Amino acid sequence: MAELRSLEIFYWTASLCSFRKAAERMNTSQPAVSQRIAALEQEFGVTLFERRARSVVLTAKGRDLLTFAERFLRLRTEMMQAVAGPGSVRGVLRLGVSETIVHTWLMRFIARMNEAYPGVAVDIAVDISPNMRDALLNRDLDLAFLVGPITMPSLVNLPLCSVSLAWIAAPHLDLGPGEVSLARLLSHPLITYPKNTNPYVSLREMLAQSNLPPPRLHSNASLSTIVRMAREGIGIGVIPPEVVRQDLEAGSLRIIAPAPALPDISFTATYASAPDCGLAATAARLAAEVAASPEWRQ
Amino acid sequence: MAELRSLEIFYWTASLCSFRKAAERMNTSQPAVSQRIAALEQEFGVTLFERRARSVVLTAKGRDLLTFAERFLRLRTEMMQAVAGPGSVRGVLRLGVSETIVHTWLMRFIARMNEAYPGVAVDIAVDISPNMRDALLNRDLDLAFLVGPITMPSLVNLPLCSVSLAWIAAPHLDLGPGEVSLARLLSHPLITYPKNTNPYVSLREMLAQSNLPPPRLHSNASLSTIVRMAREGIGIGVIPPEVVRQDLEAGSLRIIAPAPALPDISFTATYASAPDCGLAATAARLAAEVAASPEWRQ
DNA sequence: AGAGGTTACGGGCAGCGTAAGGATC
DNA sequence: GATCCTTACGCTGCCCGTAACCTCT
Repeated sequence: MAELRSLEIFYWTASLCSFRKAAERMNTSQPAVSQRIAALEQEFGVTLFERRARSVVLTAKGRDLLTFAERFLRLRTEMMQAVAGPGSVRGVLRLGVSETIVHTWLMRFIARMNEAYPGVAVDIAVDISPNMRDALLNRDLDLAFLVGPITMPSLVNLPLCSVSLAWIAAPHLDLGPGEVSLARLLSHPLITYPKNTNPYVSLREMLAQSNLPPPRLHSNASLSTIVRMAREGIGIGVIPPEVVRQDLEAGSLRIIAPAPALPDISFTATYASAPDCGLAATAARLAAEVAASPEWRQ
Repeated sequence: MAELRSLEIFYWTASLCSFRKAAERMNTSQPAVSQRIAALEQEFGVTLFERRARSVVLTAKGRDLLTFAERFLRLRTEMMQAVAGPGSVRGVLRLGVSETIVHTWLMRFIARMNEAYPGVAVDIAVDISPNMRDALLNRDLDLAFLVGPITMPSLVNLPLCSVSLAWIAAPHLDLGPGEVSLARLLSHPLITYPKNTNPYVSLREMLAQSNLPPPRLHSNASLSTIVRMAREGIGIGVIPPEVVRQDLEAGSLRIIAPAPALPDISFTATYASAPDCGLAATAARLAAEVAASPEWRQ
């Protein structure tokens, strides 16, 4: 009588306004969703959805039930966190990560996650923050480590860490003596994050305000490639020094300083405040802990 | 993952401290209970019960889960009342009833119940109030209409109705002219409710205070029999006139008045405030409505 | 020996997936 | 015709009940 799984399927059907999408989300077939919704409707003796041509919409009774379904799912999440041992948490966490995080403390996070929650599989998708924002809203991601916060009522943001941007170049790159002016930096190509990203826009604005001739500005979706290009002297990388810590130590890259300052970039762990966000919230707290630890900065 | 039925079985197992009793309560076999508890323990990765020789007791984690199980069941109850149409409410209501109620408005209540909740079967047990109090506490009854209220934290009382007690006799019974004194009443046997009941005790006290010789006091568990005995002139019934309304109208019985006053008896609908008390609460409200209607008093 | 919980085993049925059907744009 | 939900159908697997077993008093 009113199984929890039926309510969960109902919740996703109502949220996505589609039996098909709910089926995908729940990893089942669309007729199975039809059947469970029909069973709920029969059990309560009410119609939950108006079946319209291109989508389904909740009836009044359906909206009533939705609030209860959400309460049930939240209660289940709370129960799991309260009584289940961490080892018995199972599931998949679809995690979106900024590449900057990949190159700093992601591995530490994954290691901590694996030891604390061995039953959880983490699906990692590396992307730029704006795409991940959309993916979070579409529920294609459970959690993202991105440039934030994203101020929206449906999203929860936990501060993670802040990194600086610096001008990074190969040791042999010729920049002349003394303080390095912006004009002199621009004698080399600049290499940074893709368009639409926070660092790219920051850099672009700084350059625009300088009234200097348009620079050669390469954007690259692969941070590794940016690093490699800088190492080979193709240009100056505009990236956080934290991601090239080893290169700096080994002397294969150097920070150009003193030089014009660039703004910091702050990261957040961001997830949808959905009724089933238990794993995401837990992982976000763990990430905040890892990111706050100074170890990964050396 | 954490089915509602499992939580319900867990709830009863914890409440009754016994797998066996929980199985009886849930209308299933004892191994089925074992299996579901074992499944819960495996799912959460914790031990819920300490299996002791003669009974089982909750562990700390088990107590944690119990609060969640109760919240789940209450939420389900609330959901059913909010979204389910009355016609789709199914189940059995184990109802205990004072015989006085049987002879006044119980039939109206049953009729209203059947039309409002055709899917509900009502199991009626007629008994005296003290027994029903115990049955409520043992969870052998879901709801009782009894002489109340019973002030206990685990019980909910709704006021139903109040009836008077009167001296009822056959028309031809000789009591002499004018006002009827207690002494003259006692020239006949008195017939009333069984020992341990409120009317019996009230009557006994009144007689004790009068310093009159001990009366012939017949107690009878069957109100119908009391009525019949009064009608046949065997004695004077000390019962509410409401239960013999038709006899009074037909003239086959009469109220002896003026005569010493007896205290009123008030009834309540009483049920355990358990997580699954939805049907009991609903029925109690319906009963209060029926009892408040003046129709059954004529 | 008896009460109460666990383990073993066989059968029934709920629920799933595949596939075909129907409605609406 | 494309999309989306419904219906039909065969199958798997869960869950239940019976029965035998174990343990503690």
